[in-house]
Amino acid sequence: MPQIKLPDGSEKRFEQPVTVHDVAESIGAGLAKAALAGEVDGRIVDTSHTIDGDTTLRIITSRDEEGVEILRHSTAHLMAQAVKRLYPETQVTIGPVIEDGFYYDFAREEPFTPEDLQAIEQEMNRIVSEDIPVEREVMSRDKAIEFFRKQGEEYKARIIEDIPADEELSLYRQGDFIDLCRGPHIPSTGKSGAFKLTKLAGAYWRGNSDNEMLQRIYGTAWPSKKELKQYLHRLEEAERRDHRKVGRQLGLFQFQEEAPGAVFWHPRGWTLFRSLINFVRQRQEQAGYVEVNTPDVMDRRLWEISGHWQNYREHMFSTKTEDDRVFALKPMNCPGSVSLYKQGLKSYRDLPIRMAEFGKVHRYEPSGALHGLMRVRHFTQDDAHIYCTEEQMEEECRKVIELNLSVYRDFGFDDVRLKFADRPESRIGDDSTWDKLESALKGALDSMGLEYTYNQGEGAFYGPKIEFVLRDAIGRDWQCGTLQADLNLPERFDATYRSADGGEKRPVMLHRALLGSLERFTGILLEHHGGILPPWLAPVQAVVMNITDAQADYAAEVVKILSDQGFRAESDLRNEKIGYKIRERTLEKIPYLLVIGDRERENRQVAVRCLNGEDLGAMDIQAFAELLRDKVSSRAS
RNA sequence: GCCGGCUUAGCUCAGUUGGCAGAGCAUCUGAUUUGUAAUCAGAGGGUCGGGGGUUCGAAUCCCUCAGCCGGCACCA
Repeated sequence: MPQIKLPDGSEKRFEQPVTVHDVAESIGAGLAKAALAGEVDGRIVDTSHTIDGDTTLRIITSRDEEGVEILRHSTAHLMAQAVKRLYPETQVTIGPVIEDGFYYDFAREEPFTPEDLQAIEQEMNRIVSEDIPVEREVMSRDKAIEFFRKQGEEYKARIIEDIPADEELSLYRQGDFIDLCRGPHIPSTGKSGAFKLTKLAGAYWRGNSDNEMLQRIYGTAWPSKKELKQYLHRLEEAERRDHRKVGRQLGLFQFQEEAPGAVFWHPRGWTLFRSLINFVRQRQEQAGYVEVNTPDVMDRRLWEISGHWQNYREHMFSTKTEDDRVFALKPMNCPGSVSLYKQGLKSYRDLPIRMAEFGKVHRYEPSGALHGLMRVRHFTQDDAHIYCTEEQMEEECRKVIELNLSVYRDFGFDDVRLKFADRPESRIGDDSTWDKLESALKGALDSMGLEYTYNQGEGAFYGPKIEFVLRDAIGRDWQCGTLQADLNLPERFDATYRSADGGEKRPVMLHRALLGSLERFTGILLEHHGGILPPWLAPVQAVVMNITDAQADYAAEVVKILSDQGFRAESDLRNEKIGYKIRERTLEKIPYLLVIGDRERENRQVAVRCLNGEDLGAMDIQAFAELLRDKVSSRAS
């Protein structure tokens, strides 16, 4: 006789085996209606699951995280059923839950159209109103393969063939539709929440670009209409922040057909870009780096030594000159850096050498990968290579991590996650070398008490790496910095140093990037701030605007005074009403608007209006300069 | 690179079954000299992404190339 313990500590005893649904009903009709699944002894099961022994049970509803997942998974099935009803020749494949929703991949000759999506959504609603029960069945593997083959579901059969032969499979049936699935699922289609099909895309069968392409339909699903609406609102918010849109509104940069994946920087955008470089440069100098610069175009020979020619030939821009030499635009800065290191003999006394370079690299990225500033073919890395002894390696790693984290904080990214990527399957170098490199990176992290997650097998082919992932204001993650330990390139380029005993030794090479691609980081900053850059980064910090022509000379003088103190100020002397100027400059996200009328001119003051509309009133020019200086030096928003 | 969609004035976008290319903002000219998110009036502005085809006639239908957008794959 089952004795069932509930989360609140109470226990219920039943005279015969009961289902999760029965237990929920015994607690209350409302709960029974809301129940989507149950957790029995830590395992999530359907509400139809029968309990015949003593257990603990938690009823899962859409208010539980697991409940929402089940809802989304069941919505994927709902969609597949609708698709099969409308387009019976379609084959189903897989339909997993993803963040905020789900997708389902279909195989079908004819492409789905956006109009089809509407029809599918309608059919889904119809199935919901039919309130079809969702039933679980168990089948042997071989029987299941036969079952799906007979239905013409070749893909499903192939998926099942990969499952061990002795395993029993669960199938879920809802009316005319049946799908292989681990489950659990909602008890009936009527219990679906609010959903919407969002986009149509191609996706390779089994995620491999050698395979045929399937059609993927994405959707989102939520317990209530209200939550669905909130989600759609969140998408709109992200769209508002889109750096491509913001960049156009603020006049920062442009793209052009003739140079796909290349940025045309406008004066204001380039000012921002320079601010980033200058800030990183200053912080690096303080941290003991030297800065260098190496050629953009170098002979193919150098890329053969580094191994890039063999590995990335088709992603490199190259050119043949009149005299039949083949040159390549640099896709990486390291070969140039090692070349500098190799100039002259190095002693152990010279190490560590921290060599930074704001190098512009060129990579022929696949056309489909290009995306605004986030993925371009020509970008500037705030790159550095640190040459040190094996003994110095761990300490140098610590210093890099410290510098990176502190710079991220200065840019307003306090939530930084670290990932440790260890040796990949295909790699060069022996295991003892990898042991050394991995333990140095890990040792640095551990000794600093930092938490990190593992990215197993995701290291570069020549060495393990630490990745710095920044979380932005609306919760998205961006991988920016990296730190890689490398003994391969020094070997390939035969870089050496004289050790204390006079012998010749191999230096360790640490590759590190701080913000990564400065183009991309500009995009991230714009989206993080929604275009409202803090005064220290704003390309124009203040615009001085006159009420009438009578104050034009004074306005120009104010701009001069501020510029002389290193501020980025402009004037707006157009013959327009003050409200019009304020509106325009506000849309350009200028942090401070300085309004000048006769009163201000006579008192040698400025009337200060903040971007958020706050009026700070009239103040002396110097008082405003101090205010702005404080904001800039504290990097306040 | 692959799948799907899109490309009309500087920007945002209308444009019916194939039948004279439009609006708002911006620009220019004039008036207005204005106090915290759009002053008024007038004018100019287009190879409808490029090329090819169907048709009496193409922004509209077909083919092709490019770019962009959403995914997939890729990201040293």
